Amino acid sequence: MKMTIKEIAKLAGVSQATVSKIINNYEDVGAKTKKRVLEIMEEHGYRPSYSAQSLAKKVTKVIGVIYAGKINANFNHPFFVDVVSSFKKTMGAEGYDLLFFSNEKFHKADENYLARCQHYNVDGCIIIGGDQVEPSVYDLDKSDIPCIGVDIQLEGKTSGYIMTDNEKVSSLAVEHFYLMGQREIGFIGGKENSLISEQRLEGFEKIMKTYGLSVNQNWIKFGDFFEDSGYQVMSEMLKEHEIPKALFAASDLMAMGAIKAIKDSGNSVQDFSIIGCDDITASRHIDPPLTTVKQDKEKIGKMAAYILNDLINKNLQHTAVKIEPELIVRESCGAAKKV
Amino acid sequence: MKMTIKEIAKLAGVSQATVSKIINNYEDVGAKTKKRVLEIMEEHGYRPSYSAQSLAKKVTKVIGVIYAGKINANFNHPFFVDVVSSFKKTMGAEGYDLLFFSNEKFHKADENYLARCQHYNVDGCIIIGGDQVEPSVYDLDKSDIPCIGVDIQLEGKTSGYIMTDNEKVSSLAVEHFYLMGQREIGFIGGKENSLISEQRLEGFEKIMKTYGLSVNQNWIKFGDFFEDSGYQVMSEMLKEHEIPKALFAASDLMAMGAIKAIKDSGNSVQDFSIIGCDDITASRHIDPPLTTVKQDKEKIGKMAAYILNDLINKNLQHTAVKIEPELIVRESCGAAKKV
DNA sequence: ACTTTTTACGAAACCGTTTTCGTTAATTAT
DNA sequence: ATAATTAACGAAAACGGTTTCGTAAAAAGT
Repeated sequence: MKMTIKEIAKLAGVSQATVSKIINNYEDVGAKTKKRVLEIMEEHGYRPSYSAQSLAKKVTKVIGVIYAGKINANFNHPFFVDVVSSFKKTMGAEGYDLLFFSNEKFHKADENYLARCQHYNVDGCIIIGGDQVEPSVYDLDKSDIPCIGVDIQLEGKTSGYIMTDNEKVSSLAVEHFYLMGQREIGFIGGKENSLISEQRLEGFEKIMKTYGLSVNQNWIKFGDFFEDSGYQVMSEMLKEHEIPKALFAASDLMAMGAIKAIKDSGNSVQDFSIIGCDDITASRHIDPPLTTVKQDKEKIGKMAAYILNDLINKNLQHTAVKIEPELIVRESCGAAKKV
Repeated sequence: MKMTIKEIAKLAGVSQATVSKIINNYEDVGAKTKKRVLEIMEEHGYRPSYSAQSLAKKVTKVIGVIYAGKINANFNHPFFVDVVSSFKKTMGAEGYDLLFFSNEKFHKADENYLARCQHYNVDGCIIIGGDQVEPSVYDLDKSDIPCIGVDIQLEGKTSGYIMTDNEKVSSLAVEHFYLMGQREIGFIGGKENSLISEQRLEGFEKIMKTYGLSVNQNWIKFGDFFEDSGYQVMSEMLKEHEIPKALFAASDLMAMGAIKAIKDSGNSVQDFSIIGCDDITASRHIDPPLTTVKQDKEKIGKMAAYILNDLINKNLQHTAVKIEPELIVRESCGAAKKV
């Protein structure tokens, strides 16, 4: 049933070479021969074997997708889902399919990403950052396989990375608080050791200083970007003596958790100002609609694809790009409104 | 830099065959030789080429992932994201990686899924159903490649499918309405030609009859499972003479859209009873928290993986399994509450 | 000490393509 | 009519592995 190039060749009365040339659009094959062979291929539903092709050529037209770190273990964080969706669309248009590496440890304990990429001989890969990034990711970075990092700083010669301007993210949030009259501002970060969390914290402290606001260390807490952690952290804060009236959470999910904690504690969410980050679709629908600092997920995915493409085609050396965030004002800064 | 088996063999002073046997855990190789070769492999970071391996063996350890139809074009519908996430986890534990086919048309217009699967020689594939499923999907179904369908009815000898019991879904919703005193019940389906939408409508009409309720055809509308369509459809309904007081939407996203439409129209959402379907994470956080019929996404993904595995290992013939839905009561049936 | 069995290994064919380079036949130039 | 060019095709060596089968040496049996 499964035809090989050899059989097609025999059927058509030509050599393998000729069939192969037809497949690959070589010039030196006659029009009638080409037509005849194509018909035979069509008739038998022949498709060249990918394995054989990528063994012979050195190109696979496959991009490896790596979710590094714990956050992404399930690759279902809304932010990254949208980024990868956009990435996939753009790469798809270039003829690439995406290979998602399962991060379950199986087989050998020493299995690492570089090995997997070499094994599959992917043309390039995208690495989605997170907290607790496995060190083996950096072996990949150092290799000659083109890599594009999202929210992770890659430094290899054939790598690049892209992320939102995270200091700006915090600036936008704090600025808004300030203009709304808030002065007692807290911060909920993601995992303490994650890059973007650090950058946002740094930006936070910097902008607070700029506005002459003092940062209360008791109001700086860390979650893990997911909702439960926001709930967790906020619940604790609510038990303290001093409670911040305004809160910037490093993800919408955590902001949502915090809001829930406020409600559950019997407080009125109206008395608080909350700003989230990401602008996931849900944030528009929650109660109250969440004011948030939007990351342009669509653009990040698309740019990641463009850069990776250039990296693969050697049109580009190591590049880092930052994407502008944008403040989306909704209704979760109610306390300020009342002022 | 990139080592081949031949070079390893030379370095170790053995034949290729021996090295290959070591890689594949053959019995007939001496202990010291094995040790020596393994060390050399380790030292040079050697990894067998995937292409060469899967050309020689006939197995790829890769599963194709196909998002059929329009709904999933961006593979970012929260329901399917969670299903696939769970699927990935389970398959990953079995040593499979996932290949996501880009659904952008590129290259040849006649490119179809079967061709892609044959091309990559995947061990099996998962097909995520939707509306407007491309006919080429059924060629794949008919082939001898093991397929598991989610929300799509596959009939091939080496296929199976899994979905929530959709008639039960509607029953749960209508039952709840009934118990809450609602009698004027409307239905918002997904795309009219999608399987699950049809099944839910069928279940809806059946259960309405059971309860002796008449279904008003003006209250049966169709969207596309996404939020905007829910908004759209609800807005129109609100302009009509008769307006249903209770509404079952075939997806949480559409329910959210409908709620927004109600609010925007100046009506009080308290005057309506809304039930959604899926139980995506956002539904817990919206205003009001959405009562919904939950699909067990985790279980569906896991079962899909199990079935596919059995299909691949020929431990199973064609199978269809239905998963029980569950009603999650929250606060979006407020009108009933007031009764 | 001699046969039989077992152990450890290698030669070589094969998996299904691509690609280089050479060759012949047809075409064009002179 | 002859030489030079071009067009169309094929032989065969790669690509990097796996696997069958044969064989020499070592171990075991007698």
